[in-house]
Amino acid sequence: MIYLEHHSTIGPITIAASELGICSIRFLGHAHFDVAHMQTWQNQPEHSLLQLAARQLDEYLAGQRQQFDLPLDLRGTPFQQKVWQALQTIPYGATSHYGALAEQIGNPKAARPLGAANGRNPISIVVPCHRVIGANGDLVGYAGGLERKKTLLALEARMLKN
Amino acid sequence: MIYLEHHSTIGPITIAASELGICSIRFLGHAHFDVAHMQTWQNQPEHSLLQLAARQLDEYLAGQRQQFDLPLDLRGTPFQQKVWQALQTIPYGATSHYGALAEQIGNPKAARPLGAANGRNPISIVVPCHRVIGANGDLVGYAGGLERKKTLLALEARMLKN
DNA sequence: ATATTGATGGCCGAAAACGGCTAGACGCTA
DNA sequence: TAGCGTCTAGCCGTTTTCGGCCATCAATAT
Repeated sequence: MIYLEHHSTIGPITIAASELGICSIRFLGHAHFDVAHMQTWQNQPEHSLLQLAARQLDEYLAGQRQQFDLPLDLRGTPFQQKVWQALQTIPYGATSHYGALAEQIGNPKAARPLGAANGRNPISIVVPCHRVIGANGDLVGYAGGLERKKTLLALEARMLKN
Repeated sequence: MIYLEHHSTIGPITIAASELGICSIRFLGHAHFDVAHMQTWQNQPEHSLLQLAARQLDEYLAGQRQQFDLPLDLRGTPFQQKVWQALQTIPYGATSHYGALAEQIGNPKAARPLGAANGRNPISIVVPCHRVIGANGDLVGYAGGLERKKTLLALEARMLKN
């Protein structure tokens, strides 16, 4: 596992990858992430895939990119896999809510577990867990901090309008 | 679910059954058994199967019976089912230990979970969980109280000797 | 040397606890 | 009435906790 630290406009981001693709994109102080795990990782700021990811993130944050083109290596339980797949079907600038997604993946009553899986999404932004909000419109939660969730949604809304 | 209270030589015993067979044989104050569950049961002291079970228990306690002939309705997880089946292969007067049984059912490293399943055995005496002791010879535990476990093992040993 | 004790770490099913939820019921305000 | 908080009760994957264990090692006691 290799990684790099990237200083973005919304703060430091750690990007990590395996041979198969990007495994992790997380903010500083990201919830559910134990920094100790990084002990075994290797810092490779020159690695091309990592740099590519960083570049695409910058473009996204600048409003100049609406979808990503990166190999992903998503690791999780079968349920989590389903959830993360479903997340990737929400279009740029759109939102969905927990119950709706739960229904979409065939577990209509699992809105709450889905929230949990959402929180464990290892690849922020690229897998757009920020596009899921409460049934009543509340932002509810974000592993990278609600403030960032709000920022991302505002960015996408603003870009769509133009 | 029907039941009866039986006063045996080793204290009060509750015997319960479904249409399929005996479901439960437990002592007073039996561990892992919430008396509240009995609220929905019906007391039928005249029921023939329950009386038959009580009679066989008395014979066993008098040293005049070495195996039981009763329909059983064992309810539990797949793992527990396996364990309870295995218990019934331990002969009268013999003992085994947790690790050995675990190996016997194909989960060699599950000695501890097996102990737990053992403790949840719903049909005391008939399903002879009392014949399982620690690898070092300690009695370790018994949902009906260690004292009774000792009594039962002593009884069986005594009868075998004659 | 040979038994006992006690502490330790690893084992793995079951049961309990924990949420990035939600619909419904209620009381409240404008 | 519509709208907006609060509260409640269900929901169900995941995570955590918990043992009726056991082999090992070290420290004592025969």
